[in-house]
Amino acid sequence: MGLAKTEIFTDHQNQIAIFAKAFGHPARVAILQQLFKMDSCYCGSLVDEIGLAQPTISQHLKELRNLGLVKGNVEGTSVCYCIDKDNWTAMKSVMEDFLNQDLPENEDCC
Amino acid sequence: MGLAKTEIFTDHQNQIAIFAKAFGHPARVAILQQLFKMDSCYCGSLVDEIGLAQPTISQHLKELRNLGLVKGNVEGTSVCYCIDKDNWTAMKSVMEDFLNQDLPENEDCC
DNA sequence: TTATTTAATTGCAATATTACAATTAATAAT
DNA sequence: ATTATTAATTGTAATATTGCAATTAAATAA
Repeated sequence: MGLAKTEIFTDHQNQIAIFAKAFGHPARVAILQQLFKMDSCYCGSLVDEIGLAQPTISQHLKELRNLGLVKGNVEGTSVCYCIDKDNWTAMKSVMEDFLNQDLPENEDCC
Repeated sequence: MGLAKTEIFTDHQNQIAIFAKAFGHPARVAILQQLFKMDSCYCGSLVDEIGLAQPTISQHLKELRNLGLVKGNVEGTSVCYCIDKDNWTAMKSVMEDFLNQDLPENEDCC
């Protein structure tokens, strides 16, 4: 049905899925990488850098903003975007705990 | 269009997005968590543990198998699933590099 | 052989996501 | 006030994802 049954999962499981989904599109990966390495983080330069139309970039930025991973500051007619460091660090901790689960010691069934 | 323009991104960016998408649904998160903590990793117990229909679990398992994160071993009429440790470790390295990008030192624009 | 058990596959309906043209909003410049 | 610039929003088309009933496949048990 295209509709995830989130109610049968724990908040923690849903949390991981929501963050992961943010990275589940290469445009958002590219936006974040650009923000990480950048001094100029204007929305317009992201549009130039990545080859997608302005409304598309704007839409991806909105998702990242809604998650709190990115924040934007209006400067005249431009908007300067950057990583929200505190929220990024918090998200990273959740994701790394998931990635770093201990691999079972016992014999594989496979 | 529902169609990601993967061709305009680097292989690395697409790689991150593909892995992240695997974790972008709570059912797959739950499956993986279960496999991590488990001794019995039969498909049927995943169906019991998680409250989704058998074909739905089977479909999620297929995606994880296609990515190489999980492998299954036929044992009679059952199939025993487990984490593919080598591939998990490789994936983890890619994802952690992404998560651990250095936060810019310079002033935020925000 | 004929059940029985377990899991994969098929087919389909419903919802979500992606992308962009067109438009709007908001500020700055003339 | 008019124009230019930049980015958000709206509307829409196309594709993807999710979920499950029904079926099929494959192995075992009787």
